Amino acid sequence: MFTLLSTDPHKKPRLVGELSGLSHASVSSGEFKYSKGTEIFGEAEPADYIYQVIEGAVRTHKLLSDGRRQIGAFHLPGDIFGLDNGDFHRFTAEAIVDTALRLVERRILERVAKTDPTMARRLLTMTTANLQHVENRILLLGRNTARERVAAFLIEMNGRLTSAGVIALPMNRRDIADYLGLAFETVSREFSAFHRKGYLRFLDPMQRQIIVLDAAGLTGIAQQTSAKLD
Amino acid sequence: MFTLLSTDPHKKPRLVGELSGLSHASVSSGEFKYSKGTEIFGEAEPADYIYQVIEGAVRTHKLLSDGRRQIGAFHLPGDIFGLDNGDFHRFTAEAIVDTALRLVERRILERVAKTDPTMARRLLTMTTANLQHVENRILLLGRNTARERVAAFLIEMNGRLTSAGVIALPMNRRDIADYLGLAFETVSREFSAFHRKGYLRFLDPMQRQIIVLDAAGLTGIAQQTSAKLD
DNA sequence: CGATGACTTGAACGCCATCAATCGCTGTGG
DNA sequence: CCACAGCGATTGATGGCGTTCAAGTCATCG
Repeated sequence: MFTLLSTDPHKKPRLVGELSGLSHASVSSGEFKYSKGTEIFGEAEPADYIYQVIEGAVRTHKLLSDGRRQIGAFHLPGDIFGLDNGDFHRFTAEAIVDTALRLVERRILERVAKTDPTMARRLLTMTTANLQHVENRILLLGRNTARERVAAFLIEMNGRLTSAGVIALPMNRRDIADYLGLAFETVSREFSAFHRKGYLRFLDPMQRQIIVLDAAGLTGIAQQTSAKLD
Repeated sequence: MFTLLSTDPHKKPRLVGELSGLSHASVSSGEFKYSKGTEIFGEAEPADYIYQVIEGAVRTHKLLSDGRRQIGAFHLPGDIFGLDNGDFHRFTAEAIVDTALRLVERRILERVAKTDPTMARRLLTMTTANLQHVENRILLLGRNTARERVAAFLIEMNGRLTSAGVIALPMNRRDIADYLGLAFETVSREFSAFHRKGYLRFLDPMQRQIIVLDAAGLTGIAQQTSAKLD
């Protein structure tokens, strides 16, 4: 559902170190903390590092000149991002909450990949997984209704960040809206509608802790293509 | 703007053969013709070949169960597609007009890439170029108005298939609409509006031969991110 | 405890989709 | 050769989905 390693499709890599697991070279890496709201890198900045989320959550986005924002992806613990290949980032990345990241120098990966086909294949696999996710979002943004988008979002998050059956959303309604191409009020209304229908239960007053009571119901609403979602 | 080789960023590869240009293995390939409207491959079918357009035009799409369609890309002479990596295609591909394609077996490319880092890098570069294009479309589909989308489409096509200053669109209004996430009537209305404003001239009654009279005007409308379009 | 931010809910507007009619071109068969 | 069917495109009329504007609640924090 957005797992970035597909040599091992059911498990996220636990460490960037696994990236180079099969190579002989060791890949230097360091861990850094970013507090809530801080920028990790900006659009069009040189892409010197790639990142893995240790703890917390990251959003990437593009802006239009008048302030309209499109969020490209949410990155959760285990996810690798910033592999924008090409020498410049194509999104701005920010910490949604206090976040710990592991950084790896990109030029080192590239140097390894230059001689090690296995590493090269891993980079390709990760890029391909990204591409696949983004292609599905094209269909979502181009052709799905607001209700379908929100249902798809809940299903995605149910698969990605559930623990003990509870989705604990790190992002606010505006982030979700900008991810789905909607107004935040619309996201709120659809959440309420799903709640009224009995598909969801909210655990906290701010309604970010969510239990999906009827995943099948949501899946039915989130019209999808014949091919599988991930 | 969607050129698939970026070791040589300003030129499309003229032949798939160039794909293996730096490898020692020769890559077998064959040329095939597809008449207007025929399917080249279907979504979720095994991806046994990759393709290069010799002549004509190809569209790829996904469908929702109720018939809503999203076109993923248009492929024009020189473009390589079907590099869906992953063993199955994620879109259906069809010939828009009578089309000639060159085919290359994917497993051969993969075998070469397994030992040849240069080939591996080329595959990665092509995939990355795809990713970049798709990421820009996410912003377009998520946050741009109908007018902005149509302007962006015209600019894209002006860059990709102009000859002698004339855009000769191979696709109909419905294809354009399904590419931009709009109704075809909306596309038609925006074309008319740009014509009325003096941005466009139409050369034929079906209005598929178009001259862009004011590219700057269109660019101004097609709100874009701070980073460059391609 | 007042201020700020996140979220929900209501009301009204507007962009774009939908429905519908018309026109011109293309191709086919009598 | 022409009539006619069918497709592609434009244009008009209408309506609806989602945005925008606005108010109000609740939680958090200085």
